[in-house]
Amino acid sequence: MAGERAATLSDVAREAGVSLATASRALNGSDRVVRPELQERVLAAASKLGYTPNANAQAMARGSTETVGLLVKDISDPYFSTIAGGLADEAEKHGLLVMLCNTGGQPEREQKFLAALRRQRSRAIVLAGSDTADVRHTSEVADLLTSYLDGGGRVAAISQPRLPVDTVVIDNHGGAKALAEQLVGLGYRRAAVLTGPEDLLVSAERHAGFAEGWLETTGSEPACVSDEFSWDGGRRAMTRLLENGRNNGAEVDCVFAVNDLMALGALAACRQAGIEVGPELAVAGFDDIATLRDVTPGLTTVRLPLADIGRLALELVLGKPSAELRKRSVHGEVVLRESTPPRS
Amino acid sequence: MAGERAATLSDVAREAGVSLATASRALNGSDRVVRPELQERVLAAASKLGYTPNANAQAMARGSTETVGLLVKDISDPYFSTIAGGLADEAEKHGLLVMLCNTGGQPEREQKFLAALRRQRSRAIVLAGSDTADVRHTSEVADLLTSYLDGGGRVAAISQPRLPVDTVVIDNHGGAKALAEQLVGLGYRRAAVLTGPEDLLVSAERHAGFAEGWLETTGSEPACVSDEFSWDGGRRAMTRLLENGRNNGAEVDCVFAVNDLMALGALAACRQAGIEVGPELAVAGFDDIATLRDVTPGLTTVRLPLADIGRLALELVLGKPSAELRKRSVHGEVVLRESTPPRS
DNA sequence: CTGAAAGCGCTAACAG
DNA sequence: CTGTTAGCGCTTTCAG
Repeated sequence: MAGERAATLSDVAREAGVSLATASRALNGSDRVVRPELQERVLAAASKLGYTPNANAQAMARGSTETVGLLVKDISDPYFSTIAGGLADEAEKHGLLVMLCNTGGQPEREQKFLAALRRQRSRAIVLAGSDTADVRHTSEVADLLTSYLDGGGRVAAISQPRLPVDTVVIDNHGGAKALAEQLVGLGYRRAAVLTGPEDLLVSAERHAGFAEGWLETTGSEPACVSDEFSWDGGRRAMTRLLENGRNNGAEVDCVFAVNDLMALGALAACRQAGIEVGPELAVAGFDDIATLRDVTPGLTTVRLPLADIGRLALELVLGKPSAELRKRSVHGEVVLRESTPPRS
Repeated sequence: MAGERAATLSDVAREAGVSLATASRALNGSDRVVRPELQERVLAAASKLGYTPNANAQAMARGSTETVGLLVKDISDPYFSTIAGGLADEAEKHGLLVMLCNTGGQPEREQKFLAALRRQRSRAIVLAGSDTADVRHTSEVADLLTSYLDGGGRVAAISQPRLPVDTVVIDNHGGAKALAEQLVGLGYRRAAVLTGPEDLLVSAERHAGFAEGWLETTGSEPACVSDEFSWDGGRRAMTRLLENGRNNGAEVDCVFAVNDLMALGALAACRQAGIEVGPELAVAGFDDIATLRDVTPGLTTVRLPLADIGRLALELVLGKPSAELRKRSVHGEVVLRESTPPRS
């Protein structure tokens, strides 16, 4: 019946003819033990009344909640949704609920969410993908986090070494460098990098790693074109690259887009320009997004264990707090596919 | 300082030299108004003390929370993550937090999450993708939902007409039927459908719609192969289909996989079998997953406005409650690409 | 317009 | 083992 006030613990206690405390002890396993007979009576009363504990009241009384917050830039981006999937699975194992915060990359939203999570007294917060080099914003976030930490909250970040919290560090530099070396090994000699905005850390790290690897093995620097960190950005960057090449004759034989989505956009640009990726021009990405593993031509990329990263971040944030900041490194693995055939 | 107890509203009140009630009224806009002078003093005290309201306490006192629950089968699946993205954006506009529940398709988990959401006194719950025909589970879920609704909660589902709640109905049948008609118009005559498990409603509806369209236009029934509702399932189903065709000569010229992922698996199977999709065999999917829009060959599919569906579901669940069940229909749009060229 | 006081539902000492 | 009794932090009548 819609009119009935939900049953409370005291209703259950009354119905079972026991005290409030006993009812509480019987319904949740406290350290105290209740005589089996009473235990049973309480359980029966609870189910008869359709009793559901009120998590908010419990949170108040206990001083702690069962929720963790997850901040991502865009949950519809497979990169983040895969991380979220791993984290959600791990959370479920711990009996925790995940508060999903989609920041859309907007600093204000990010700060708003952080405040909300603090209000909710979330046990922990995991930050994924808001790693900008914007100093002002970074320091405001750091302040918010510090006060959250002081309040007993726990925080971990994924790949944002600038924040003073436990971090799952993704070896963007190393992965991109390894990729460069393998490409050189395949016979490529003139590379270009398609990057995102320069203040985006992931992008900058991957760019730097690739450039370093390329320089060390070939002695030359790869060219570079910047645009958005997205499919469109990749397409535009590649289009510009092709135009430049035509104008000044500085053609490249190999292109590294700093993520798979950009690489896909680059592929589209090539197709439109009538260039056959693979035989005519090599293209590689980064991330190894699952749904993209079967595009044609197969995209060479650096595989990141995204779901594990999500799990790891939660483990880190749930683990025993330690004085010093913890770092957990995760490495990518180069996956060679048809988009970068050995160069004959 | 890590040792300091977080400031409470009474701390603020004392600091500002006003009563608890006044502090409360000043800090949240209640209907009562406070004199500007006091208002200011309270605000100053709050910021001086670094006061953050305790959402759990507010929830208790007010009897309502600022969270909504979202149940999805698998957040790392782009279908669900896109819906989640739209819903999360809409939630942010309403100042609501989203509790993400990843059921993994497991009925027990689903029920556990539902119970948790009820405990949390979530304002509303949106169910996406657990539409199975399992009667026992469905009725248990229906019971849980009913008691949640009785407690004042709101529920909406995406495409699960069996549940007694407001629903965003996806026209799977109509979309698949329209696709069938277009394919016939393109000149195809012998079709096969790659379906998921028969107790999965989306799959069954798309299958039925396609079959109906095909039958009405050609007078013949499409063949059918069932497997998992996944990339692997699509690959396996297609492989089996090709083997059968070879054995009994009943070759098809056109294959409809009930979702894009299966279609992609089918593409892989074709490639492996040395069949060129497009010229030799047409393949179509359903959903129009964004990251897949640029695979080669371009996949013909039925585009679903996934993000809008998420938004719509939240609107529905937040809207004024009405006695009768509301349904909001969403239609797909056939998108023809290279995987189904006009047949000459 | 402001303050006092009564809860919201539950847990956790503290006594029996 | 069980019951009594304070709160947890905030909102909201109900009086001033």
